[in-house]
Amino acid sequence: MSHSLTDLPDDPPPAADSPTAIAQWVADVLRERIVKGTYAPGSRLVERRISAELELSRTPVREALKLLHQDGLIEISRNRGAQVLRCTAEDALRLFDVIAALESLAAERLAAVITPAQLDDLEDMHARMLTYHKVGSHADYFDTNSEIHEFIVESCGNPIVQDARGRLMARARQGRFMAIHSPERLAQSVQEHEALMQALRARDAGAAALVWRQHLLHTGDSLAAMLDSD
Amino acid sequence: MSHSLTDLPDDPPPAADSPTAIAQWVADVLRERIVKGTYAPGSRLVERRISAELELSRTPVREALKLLHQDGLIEISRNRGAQVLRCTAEDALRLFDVIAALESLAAERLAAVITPAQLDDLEDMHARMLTYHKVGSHADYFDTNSEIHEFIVESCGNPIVQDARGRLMARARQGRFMAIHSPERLAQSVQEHEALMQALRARDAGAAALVWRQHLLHTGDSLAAMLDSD
DNA sequence: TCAAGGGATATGGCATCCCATTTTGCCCAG
DNA sequence: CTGGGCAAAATGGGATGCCATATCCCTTGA
Repeated sequence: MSHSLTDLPDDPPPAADSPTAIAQWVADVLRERIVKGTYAPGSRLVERRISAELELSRTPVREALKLLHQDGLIEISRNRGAQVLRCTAEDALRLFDVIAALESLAAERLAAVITPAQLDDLEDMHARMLTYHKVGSHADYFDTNSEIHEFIVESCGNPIVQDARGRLMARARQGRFMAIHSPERLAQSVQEHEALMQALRARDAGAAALVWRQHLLHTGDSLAAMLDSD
Repeated sequence: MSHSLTDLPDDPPPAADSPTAIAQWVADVLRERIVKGTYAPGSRLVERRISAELELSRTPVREALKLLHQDGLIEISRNRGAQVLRCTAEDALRLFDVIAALESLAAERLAAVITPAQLDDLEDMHARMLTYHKVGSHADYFDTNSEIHEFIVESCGNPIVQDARGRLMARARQGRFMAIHSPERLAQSVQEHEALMQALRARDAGAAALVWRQHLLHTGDSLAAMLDSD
């Protein structure tokens, strides 16, 4: 087992102030561990073991596992426990084919309704991202990058897009942090972000949709290539 | 209460041959009732009541309610039970904005890889649909229509599209069967189906994507108008 | 008559027990 | 040494009990 009882829940048990909060919290803990690789793909998540470690009963753990299953992160088989699914290169391509469609829709809709304030926020994030890129501060670059993507999906006016995209991204994040691409891909990515900003400034919904879809398809290709090279 | 113990589960309890089958079955029963309107929007689904009626314990019912919640069909609040959410016109627009993006993607991908056999299947369904339309057999028309949409999403080569689309459609179906549109809309819809067939015959992915997206956006508009007129 | 307070009831969340099935490991026969 | 079979342990699923809290109704006082 890869973690002792000492690195326990990090957070204290989150006092059940809201309904189903415990199961949600358990799901978050497990999701984090899956994403960070603490639970390797293929490893088995046993209800009784987790409930003992987190010092609660099996019921919320069961619910959490069900949640993770619906998110596509694990497979649950009877008497064999939950197993972390591996995200293959092919999975990444399929995932980003859909994510591209969703985020493209978000960009398209946002371009049509974007407010000056929202544009300012985006300009700010965009500028920060460019700086981090120049400086070579990868972690900050990726954070800001994610921030921009999240912002677009949040601001597009359709929460359903955000919800669907969130679930898909959880699966994609599994394993690597979608980190470090090649310098060329990085440069291309920055360029695509710049193109989106131009489309948004011009309120050109069609262009925004096109640019952003290509950006995400490229991201998918890049991630798939990375997963393949393992 | 709108149903007695005599119109029980319709199906016999589904023998737990596969794992989690019971919860899944309960979810199916409840979903059907929500879609058919047996449970009106706003009505409360009480764990204990349902478990008593279906003659099983609260556990699978509870899981089923969680599933329905993740599908966006119900809201669960502590001590207030699960309540069926109402699908408003605005919801329909948002839903179909996303569904349009997904099915458009499916059509685009399918056009690129469609086999002669698949095209034959589609031609067959399409012809049947046209016949039903001419004859005015609405139920058959809608069935075949759904069949075509399902087929496209299934055959596009990306199961993630199918999954995401399925969840969204469950919410859209809530209430009316998405039934009866105006004659003009019906004619337009048929025309759009015909346009898709042409694009698929030509293996023109771009045209297929465009046509199909418009078709679904129109469907969303139509449904929203219907919901609004209530 | 109406409003406010209190208690009974309803309800979902968590813990725990039991069961069916699968997995695992061991022992013995060949 | 190997393979098969059997028993014990492991494991998830379902059932049930208890608890905290929200809801609802009835009572009571102004």
